This record gives sequence, C-alpha cells and structure tokens, in this order.
Amino acid sequence: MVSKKRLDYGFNGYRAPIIPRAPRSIRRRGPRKNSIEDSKLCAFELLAAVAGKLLQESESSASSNVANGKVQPGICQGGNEKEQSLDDKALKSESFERGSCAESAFVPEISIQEQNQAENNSVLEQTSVRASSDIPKKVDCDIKLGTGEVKNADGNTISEVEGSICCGDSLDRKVEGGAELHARDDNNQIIDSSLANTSTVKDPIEEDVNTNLLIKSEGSVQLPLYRDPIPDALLQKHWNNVQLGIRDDDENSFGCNKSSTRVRPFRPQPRIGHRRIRKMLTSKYRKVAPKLKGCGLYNTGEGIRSFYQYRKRIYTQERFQQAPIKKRKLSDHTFAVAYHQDTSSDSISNLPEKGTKMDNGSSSANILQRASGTPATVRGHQKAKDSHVKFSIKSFRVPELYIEVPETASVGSLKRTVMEAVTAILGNGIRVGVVLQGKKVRDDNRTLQQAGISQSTNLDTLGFTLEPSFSHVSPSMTPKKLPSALPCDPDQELPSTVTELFFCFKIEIDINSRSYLSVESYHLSSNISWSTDFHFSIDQPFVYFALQVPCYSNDDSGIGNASVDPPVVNKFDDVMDNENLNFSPQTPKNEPNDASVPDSKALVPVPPMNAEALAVVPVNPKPKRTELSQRRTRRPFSVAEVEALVAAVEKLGTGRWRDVKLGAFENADHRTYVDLKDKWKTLVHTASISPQQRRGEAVPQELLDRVLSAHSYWSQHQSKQQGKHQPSVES
DNA sequence: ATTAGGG
DNA sequence: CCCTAAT
Repeated sequence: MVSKKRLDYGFNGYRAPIIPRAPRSIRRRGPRKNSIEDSKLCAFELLAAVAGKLLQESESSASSNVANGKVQPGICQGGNEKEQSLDDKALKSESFERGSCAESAFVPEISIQEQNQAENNSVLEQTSVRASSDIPKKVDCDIKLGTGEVKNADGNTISEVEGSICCGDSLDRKVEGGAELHARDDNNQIIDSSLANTSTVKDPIEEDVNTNLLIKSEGSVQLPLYRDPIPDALLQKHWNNVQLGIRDDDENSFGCNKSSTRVRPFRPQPRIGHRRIRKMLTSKYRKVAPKLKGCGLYNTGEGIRSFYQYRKRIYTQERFQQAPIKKRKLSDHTFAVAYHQDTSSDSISNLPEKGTKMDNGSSSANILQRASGTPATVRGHQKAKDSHVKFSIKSFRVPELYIEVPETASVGSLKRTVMEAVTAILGNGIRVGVVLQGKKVRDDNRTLQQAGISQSTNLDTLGFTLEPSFSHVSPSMTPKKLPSALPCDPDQELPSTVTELFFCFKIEIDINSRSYLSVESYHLSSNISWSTDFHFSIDQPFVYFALQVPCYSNDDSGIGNASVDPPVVNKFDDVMDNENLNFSPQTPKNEPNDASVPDSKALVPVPPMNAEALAVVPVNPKPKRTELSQRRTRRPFSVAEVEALVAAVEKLGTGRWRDVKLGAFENADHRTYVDLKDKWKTLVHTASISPQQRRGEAVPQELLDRVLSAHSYWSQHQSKQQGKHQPSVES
C-alpha cells in the first residue's frame, strides 16, 4: 500500500480520527504466467468458455431478433422520462398490440426434427425476409406455403394450398437448395453458412455439435474423451455448423464475450467460469478466441437445441474490423428472394431466371425439372381452379436473421447459410397464422370458405403470420424436449405443455443521441425469471422487457387452438434513470431523491418460477456495457469532487474507499469506489509533479497540498499499523 | 464486494 | 479508466 513514490510530506496538524484499517497483506502479484502455462490454460479457458457459453446460451435462449426500428423519436425526450422511458407505448402499439406482432416478432427456435422426414415434407420456400424499418408490426406476410412437395431451391415456390393452411404440423420439411438473397449492405450482416451439403435440414447443430459437449445444468461440462487437442480445423468444422447467427469470425470471438457478459445465468454460475471466460475474451486470450467459435454451440443436446437456435448479437466494436461485421444500425436485413409463380395446380416452383444454383442440390433435381417443365405463369394472386383457392405468398417477414459468414466464405455457403437460417426459423417451431382483413382466423377447423377465404376474396387482405410454436411438436414426431429443467440434458423430454412463453426484448439506446441503437429480442422459454434491475444508465443503456405470451398446449387437443393469443404486455415500471441519462434538459441534477430509480426496476413482473428450472435457462440480461469493453464515458472530477474526496480521505484515510464513497459520493452513481481510489492516486501524482506538467482542470494548490499531506500521513499511519508506529509528521 | 496496483 | 489478483 505504501506507494513506492510515497512522499514524506508532513501531515500538518491533521489528526486522524479513525483507526486506519490494517493494511492488507502484501499483495503479491506474481508475474504473469509464462507462456507455457498460458497455453495450458488456454485449453481450460476454452473449455470453461465453452461451458460458460453453453450455459449462457441455454440461458438466453436466443432467438431471432426483432427488427429494430429506427430511431424512435418518442423515446426519451421530454422531461421526466421515466414514464415514457421506453416508449413502451410505441412498442406496444407498434409491435405487440396485436398478437400477431409479437408472434411475428419472434421466431421460435425450431425443435428438432426427426432425421428422416425427408420425404413428403413440405417445403417452405421462397423466403424473403424483409427488413422492417421499424419495430415489426406484424408479420403478415405473404408466405407461400407449399403443402405439397414443393421443393426447389431458389426460393421460388408456388404452392397451392388446399383447404388447410395450417402448417405447423406439416412443416417438417426438408429444405433444399439455396435461396437467392440480397442482403442489404448497410447492415452488413453476415451469414454463416452451415447448411452446406445438407439436403435434409435437420438441425445441423444437432449433428455436429454436440456430441462433443454435454452440459449439465450445474454448469459442469463434460467433454468427450478427446485427449488431444482437437485440431482447429476439426473444431472449426464442427462448430461451423452450429452457430447460426452467432458465429464469430476467426478473428472475433466476442460474440461469446458478449453473451457471456450480457446474459447471465439466473443462478450464480461458477464464478470462475465467468471470470475465465471473460478474461479470455477480453484479453490475452483473444487470440485463442477463434476456437471458441464453438461457443455458439447452443446446442448441444437436441433438447436444447430448439431452445437456442437463434441468437443474435449486435456488433458494435470496431476493433473487429477484420470481421465483416459492422455496427448494426437501425434496420433489418432484408433478404429478397426472387420468385416466380406458377398457377398450375401442381405445386411446383419455377426456377428463377437467374436460376439460383443449388449448392447442395441433388435431391431436388427431379423436382426442379418438373418445375421447369411447368410453364411459368403470371404472378397473380390466385386463379380459381375448381374451387381451389390459390395463394401466392410472396414473402414473409421474419424478425431478423443474423448470420455471419467469414468474408472468405463462398457465396454458395452464404446461400446455404441463409437457407439454414431460414430453415431454422421456419422449423416446426413456428406456426403460421392466417390473418384475413386484419383479423386472425383462429379456427383451424373452419373451411376456407367459412373463413371467408375464397377465390373471390381479395387475397390481398389475406396474410400469414409467423407465430411462435415453440412447444409445438408435430404429432408424428417424437416429442422434443424443451429446456425446461435441464436444458442441457438431451434426454429431457419435452414437456407436453408449455404454459407460456416469454419474449424478451432488449432495447439498447444511445444515451447521447437518445435514440435506439437496436432492439433485440429473445425468445425465451417458459420458466424464466426476469431480472428486475434494469434501467438505463450510462453504463447500461439497455432496457429489457418481456412479453408474456400464452402458449398452447402441446397435445393433440391443443393443436386446435394452437394459435397464440395476443400477447399481453406487462407494464413495466419506469426504467429510466434520470440522473444518469439526463435525457431531458430539465432533468434535475443529481438530486438525492432523484435516485428514484432504485437500481432495480421490474420491467416485467415475471413471477419467478421454479428456480431450479431457471437455473439454466436464465435470462438475466444485465449487460456489462454495451459492448465488450466499451469504456465508460470519461468524467473528469470537478474541483468540488476533489475537494470532497480530499476531505473524505483526510478523515478516513486511504484504503477505505468504500467508506469514502459512501461518505462523500453516495449519490454519485458514476463514481465508484474504484474511481475514487483511482482519482486519489492521480491526485497524489498530480500533487507531486510540477504545475506545468499537470493537465486538465487545475486543482487548487491548496487541495493538492492537502492531498500530499493526507497521503503522507496515512501512509505512515499504515506502516505504523503494521508494526512500528511512527506517527511522525514531517513537514 | 473491496482493495491495491499495474496498465 | 480498465483489468486483475487477492481478499
């Protein structure tokens, strides 16, 4: 504790009122481990990281993201923002007012499908994802659903929907081919391909990953018996397919980071794990990071897989310039898919002129042929054929696709990746809702006619929505498990009934510009407890809130009413911290009672459920900072603060920063005891150098003198504690 | 969670 | 200010 450069200034007549704390034992900070050790550690770090990641992933069952809107003007402006902090209204009305919104907003993870459903699967093709410029309103989309065996790549699809438009159940599908897509550059989203060569879409994750790691709910990780380090290439390969939307580029691994810091398990995790991970990610281990891509492996067991299929991340770190990642702004990605329509009654898709080639094609060849043989027709909305109603769904909107692909990846792999992503989104974890003239048609048993859908109907008023069908399991399929209790346990059975789903949104705002930076959504499973301490602050420009969506039961009887009811948006309390945000000009300045926002506000009163179950499914998004390590904004100490600090230290001595904080900076949330300690350190330094060398706001010499005096005094005082007492005060 | 120190 | 180690 004794500063090496301690100055022996006398302590002028200052009397120490308090007994200084006994000095801490000498801290020995051993030299850094040597490289060898480090390398050894790496393995562990990786392991730990992976484990942690898995846990985290499981915790944050991630799902797709919600499109973020552009800046929402409404947010944060005006005087007391507390109420409108999040502009919840906007959100609600815009996104959730209608059930469909919420539903559409999220794309549930898909659950595993049986491996061989190859045949006779309907294919959903034509997937065009449009970015929405603002919070998704509803997903009404125009989806063309093929119930037949339409298959084709190229995203062109024509389907004929007969009587039943239902889908969920029949949607197990096999997707082949790639989709032509155009991603908007502005977002620079990247897609990671992984679907490659998979003609049957089964969760890639399931196959690849996870055989390697099993996670226990407690967080322990079991590794395969690999003895030797798995070659990177191998890992690469395995993991490659696993991460959808989360994969990091070679150089980056911060995806993991991010999540690791942002999402925390509901239950305390072994600290060490976090720490390690974090450490690794943030510092010297960064280089190793690439190996961690695997972190993305959400998967792991089948059971879980459905859980975190999708996860999205925001990238805002320039430090990864190398990666084709960019800061995500306010828009979504759009993937446009060219499509052609065919009015023939056969559900066939035509190849687009461009003929997107199918990368993995093969199995679809025949179909394609057929398709090509069919005359392409006009794109019309429907032509009656008998009493059939034909639907041509041009596109549908999905929340957001987050995919990353290395720049070096081939276009083909990009396509496949997109395909995979789409597939994942459209997996059987999703349902389709029918909206006619703005109203949802819930009764699956009604005939189209009864529902008012006929050839004569203006199908423009007909839309399809994507609804979470998280727990939905096709009857023909073996039940998949949900990450209810032990998401990590592959053998976990899927609960037959899911009572509700929670959708969590994370709104990130730019404190300075007062605008939304992004909006993320998480699709959570039930049994999630919501952390209540969210509020905006410089260090935590996020707001989370959750949507509680009733879910349907999984059993047969439930299928009928599978439609998701309009979500209920729980009102959340104000989440703004005026003091920190200063959004409004007239925001009271650090009023003591302005700290009105206790450090925690319940955004959504989500009743804690069985903790055990939550343990791993956690959603405790309490981010560390926006990004991995975005520095806090600098806040120079004012003279007044220095004064207060000096006074406090004079009284309390050094080494009691917490007390100093409490005693003199109680209401200065932005000043942590560490800050105070650091400031003192710099003050001492400043005081010891010539005035010419000082920078920043000049601190009155008088204060500096006191700093030196106090410093000297306490330094001696301490040494006294250690043993000899030399209260000498030199001057 | 604090404290001490190095960066 | 950040990050860590050691409490």
